Amino acid sequence: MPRKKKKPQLTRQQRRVSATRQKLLEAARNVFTEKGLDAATIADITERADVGKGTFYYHFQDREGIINELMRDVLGELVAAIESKCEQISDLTELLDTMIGVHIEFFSGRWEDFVLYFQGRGDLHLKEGYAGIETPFLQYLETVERLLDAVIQYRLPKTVLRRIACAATGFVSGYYSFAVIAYEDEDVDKTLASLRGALVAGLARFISEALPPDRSAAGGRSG
Amino acid sequence: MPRKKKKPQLTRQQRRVSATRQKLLEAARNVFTEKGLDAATIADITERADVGKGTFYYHFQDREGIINELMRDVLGELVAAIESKCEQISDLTELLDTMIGVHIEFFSGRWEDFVLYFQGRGDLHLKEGYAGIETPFLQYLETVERLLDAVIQYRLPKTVLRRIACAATGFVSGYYSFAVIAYEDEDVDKTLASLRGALVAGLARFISEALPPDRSAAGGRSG
DNA sequence: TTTTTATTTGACTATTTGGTCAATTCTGTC
DNA sequence: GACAGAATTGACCAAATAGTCAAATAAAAA
Repeated sequence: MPRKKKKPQLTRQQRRVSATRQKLLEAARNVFTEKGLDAATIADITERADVGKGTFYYHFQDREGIINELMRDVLGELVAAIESKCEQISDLTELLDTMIGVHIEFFSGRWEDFVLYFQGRGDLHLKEGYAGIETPFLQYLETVERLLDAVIQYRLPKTVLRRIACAATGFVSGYYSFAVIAYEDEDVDKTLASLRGALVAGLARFISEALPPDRSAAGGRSG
Repeated sequence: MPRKKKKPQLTRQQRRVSATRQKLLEAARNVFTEKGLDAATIADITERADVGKGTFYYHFQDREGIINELMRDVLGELVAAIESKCEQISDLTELLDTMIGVHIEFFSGRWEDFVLYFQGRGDLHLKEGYAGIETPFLQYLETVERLLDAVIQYRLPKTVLRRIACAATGFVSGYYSFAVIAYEDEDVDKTLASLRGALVAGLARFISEALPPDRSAAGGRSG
């Protein structure tokens, strides 16, 4: 059995640094989820992490620094999850369905990450928001677009692909964000999953109509 | 011709107070849109409104007070717009389509209100967010549910209605919020409108499948 | 006009916060 | 063990902020 890649090479000090850093990131994740990106203070984070205040500034430039890192982490994981589950799929409907499913699974047991993701999206609207958040979000969109493009035989215009990516990802986060306050304790994931088909069917139809009509394989069932 | 209801009865002082209040609300709307609900300071608001700082506290309890009022205003207007356009509709598909259309029209020329709406939704997730925001959002959802319920002949369970309300409203805000950063200058409204049909078709199918199968008019086509 | 009441003001206070840094502790090396 | 460098600490400072209030101003009433 092969050993884990780098653990043995790390010195104790490196492990300690890494642990401190993780404690800070985890604490920040909690605090940001409770109070919001802006309202949470650095002291909140260091207290939650049980480290001195100066330690924060040893590891991160400032609040923006840790926010950017958290966003990159979450979106990076999400992108990886999407890729790993969708890379093999060749059917459009299945791909759309799986993409939405990945989102549901991903955020299912990770409420904090969803709040982070949602706050990040909200921050993108602000004139004076946090810089450095935009890039990972665009990469995330582009991943979705790339996978869609690979499955659709005829090259759709970039703008159409982006529409579909926005629709699919926006649907999940928009629905999720509302459902969570609207359903008290009920299992939101199952509820969302049952609606998944509605959007997938609609999107698949939309896409097939966007294809050149003479070659469209499935879909158009009007009149 | 009947006179306007209350204008003539207002004293000059009342008008002045009202004007100051409006200046503050409008300034707050701008500042919140630029910096976010938390990052904006009271001084930002009073300076933008060009009034003394104390004036703010004469009119509002604190930041939460003005935020609650802004949210109530925006959502109240949105609910009114939905009701006025949808009250007469008796066809499900048309109702769904119109509801989404109302959202698009409503937020079309009102970027600030959309950001407010989106931030409000985000704040609902926080443990230590602003109290008093939840109520208007739930009323908004209930309006959508009531209209849906009136159009569907068979009484759907409350939870199903809520799912559909979450899906429709979540779709719009989720899509909008992403599209706006993803498309540079392009007309997002038209783009969203073109996708409207996809969700409407999907939702209509979803609903018809949720109906008792023996009476369902359209939809069920599984083997 | 004079008096009374409502509204506005911005200087002021008390608190909070981001950020710094000299001192301290911990690690690895010689 | 002794030394050097890395990591940690929390007291400390300067800036920013929420919220107050006595005084000023405007409006209504007498």
